[in-house]
Amino acid sequence: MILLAHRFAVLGDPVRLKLLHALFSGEKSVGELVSLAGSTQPNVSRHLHKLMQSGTVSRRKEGTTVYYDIADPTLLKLCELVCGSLEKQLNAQAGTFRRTA
Amino acid sequence: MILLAHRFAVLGDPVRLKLLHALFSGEKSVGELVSLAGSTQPNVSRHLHKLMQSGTVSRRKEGTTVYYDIADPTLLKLCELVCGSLEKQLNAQAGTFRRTA
DNA sequence: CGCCAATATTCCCGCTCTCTCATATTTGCA
DNA sequence: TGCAAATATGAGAGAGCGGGAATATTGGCG
Repeated sequence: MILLAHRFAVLGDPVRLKLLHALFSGEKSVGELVSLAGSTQPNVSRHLHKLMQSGTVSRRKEGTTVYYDIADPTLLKLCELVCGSLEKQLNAQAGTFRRTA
Repeated sequence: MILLAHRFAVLGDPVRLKLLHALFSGEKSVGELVSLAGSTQPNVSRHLHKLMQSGTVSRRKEGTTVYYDIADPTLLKLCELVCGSLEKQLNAQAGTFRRTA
């Protein structure tokens, strides 16, 4: 249970989700990810480390640059599932507003 | 993106996962959940509140007792997906041990 | 009305997480 | 060998989260 919780917790950070979102279109270097995530380099590096040790992401070194990529094939499905659920929920809320107003 | 992160973060707590796991077998009162989760009543109440305001769980009041139930139909699929991924990962690690040792 | 059971809330403390700044490490190259 | 670029790591401050103890709230019942 703790393992599962940790797994979800890793995904429960906006910066890490931004990084993963960027990686959905293919592997990227740390520098590219820094730009795409709009954060600082040490910060991105730390988050990538967490994603690594949770097995979410893979690491490939080429010269001085390091490339990260999605390692967990279920990640995309996972995010889509939650996003779909979120949409339904927001639509339902909108409907409530319409009914109430 | 922040919404999605919050969604995952809510699932990133062992006590909340225990509560949700207990609810997978049907709606339960707070008292039952306190026993099943092995936590204190205020603590369970707090976590249930968080699950409520994230739309994960629904609330039904009957007299003085309150019954909670799963509200998000994708939750079970979600957990199964992550658990499956976890299993694969653990098996891969076991394989590594065998190879290394 | 007063009491009791079930649930929710408040206050407070300790811990963990995140971020920033500075610095270390690694690698390629002149 | 020495420098520069890319990435990783360490230390410290600040915020947020989870938990325990006490208390408030709600609803049923005599």
